[in-house]
Amino acid sequence: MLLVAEMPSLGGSVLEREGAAKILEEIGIMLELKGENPFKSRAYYSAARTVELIGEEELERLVREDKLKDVKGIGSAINKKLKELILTGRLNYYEELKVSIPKELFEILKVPGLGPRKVSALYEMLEITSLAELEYACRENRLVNLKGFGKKTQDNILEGIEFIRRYQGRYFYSEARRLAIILLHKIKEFPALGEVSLAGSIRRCREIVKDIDLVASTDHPDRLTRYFTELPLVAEVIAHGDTKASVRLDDGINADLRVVTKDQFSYALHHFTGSKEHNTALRHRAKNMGLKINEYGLFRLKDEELVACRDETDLFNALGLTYIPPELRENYGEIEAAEENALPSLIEEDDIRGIFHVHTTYSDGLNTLEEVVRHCSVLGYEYVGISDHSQSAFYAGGLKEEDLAKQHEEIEAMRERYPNVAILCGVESDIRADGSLDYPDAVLERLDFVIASVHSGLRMERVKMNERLIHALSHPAVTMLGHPTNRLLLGRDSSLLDIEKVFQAALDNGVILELNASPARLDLDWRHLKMIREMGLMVSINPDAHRLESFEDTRVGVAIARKGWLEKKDVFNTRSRREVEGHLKSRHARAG
DNA sequence: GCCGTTTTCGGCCCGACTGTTTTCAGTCG
Repeated sequence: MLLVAEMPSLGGSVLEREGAAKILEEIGIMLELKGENPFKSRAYYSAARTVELIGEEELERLVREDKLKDVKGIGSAINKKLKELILTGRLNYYEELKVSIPKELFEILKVPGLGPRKVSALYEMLEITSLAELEYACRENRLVNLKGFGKKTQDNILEGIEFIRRYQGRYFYSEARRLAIILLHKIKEFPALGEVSLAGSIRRCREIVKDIDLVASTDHPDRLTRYFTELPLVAEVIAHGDTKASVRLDDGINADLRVVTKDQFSYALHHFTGSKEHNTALRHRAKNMGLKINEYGLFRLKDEELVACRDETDLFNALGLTYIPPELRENYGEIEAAEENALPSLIEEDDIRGIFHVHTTYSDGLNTLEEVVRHCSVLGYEYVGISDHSQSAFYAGGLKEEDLAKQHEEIEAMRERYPNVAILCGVESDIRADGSLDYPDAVLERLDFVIASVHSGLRMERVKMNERLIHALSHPAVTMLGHPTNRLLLGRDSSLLDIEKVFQAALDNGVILELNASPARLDLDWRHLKMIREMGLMVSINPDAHRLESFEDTRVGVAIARKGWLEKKDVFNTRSRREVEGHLKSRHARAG
């Protein structure tokens, strides 16, 4: 059970910070979450309203004169608690309740349609304690078969979470990019437009972004900024000048448009793509070369003469560099590499030839095996690796041995009907707390591949987690390590582990590392990919798809792979069907 | 936990609505 840590002291008593009414209200909520007698929590709500009505000053007076107990709605118990609160500034009962309930549950209560009973049920049955965990559970269809829940509730919760996120100010890359592209297309409809491009963190494929940056060129900047601020999807204009406008979109995200002249475009695009660290390093370099760079151009220091650049390639070349793709512009060594013409030749979306890590209705996927296979066939994939959950993932309808056997049979039959797609029979096996896998060896060895993943006991201490993962990686049947750190973006930190040791164990055992492309995971982190590449490890970009639409997430995975300097050769599922089948067979020979 | 007595414990506001369930539970206002 999760316990909330001691609240950090913000100075002053809990009373000064929150007010008596707020505290009573919170007690009411916590009692409901704990499943107490509903009339008891109602008594606290009612007392909270009463206290709100009489006001803090009057409340203090009544307490000092011991007349509070005469107020209707305040009986002996609440009277006693308010006395303690007013006279000492704190309330033991409240502090104790708070410690027994994860504070994130209050966040979940903000989801429209979720009250204390349902939140409590989610906590009891699925151990959900945060919005991010709730969202993930919905995406994996965990709520569909939960008593009192269903598909519709799950969809509504997802909508509700999105609603809350809108106002939190940080967005998943995939969602922000989707909105940015809509905006981009709208701007392209401006009649006197020169050029326009995404810029900023979205262009750099950061996994989390705060806003949308766009750069455009035109001879009529004032008209373009006005056009931009008057677009129908703009909810609010934050700033509006002749060359720059900031707006908030209906979806809550902010968007900045910077407008320059046509001959300034390439410089501005580079400048507003960033990162700040990349730009700083580049300005430094320019200065050493007797040049100056800013959003308006590249100039010779001695006479302020412009160095003409038609595009970003010209700009980099003028600085003695090869073109640096936007994803790499983080001052992570890209400038040094570009100087030596040693930048990687980054993987492209079209390099992906097949997909691993797909769930079906056998466990918690939304689509049947046949729907998945047909979809892959339509997409032109050469192979698809089916991997439903294993038996101890009971929350996800994990497969018992006999279910696995049945699925194997169905796959055999389907292979005849879909000869153009290699249907690989696998499983996503839970890594148990001791590092063992979830089926007997004989069962695992019959499969074409095994993804080993941690799904529970995420907060294990570091040394144990290292041992757990390293032990799992040493199992000869393991083909891939699924979502290696278990982080959820905007919601859950990585498990504690020594990532280099885990990578080394994967290398020693010939295990492929998954780059889980689910937008909330993007696990592995791009910051680790460079190390992985240098170690000579192989990565597989897996959508972890629970529905057909999620196959699209593979693109996000490719974006992150690019950001992590990966080339086609570093990624397992860029290989042909024959190569992949060959690899899996050779693993098999080793296992058997 | 409060109230109001039937002075010691039983009742506590409720209707619309949704979604799940098939007669009801939970949320919202």
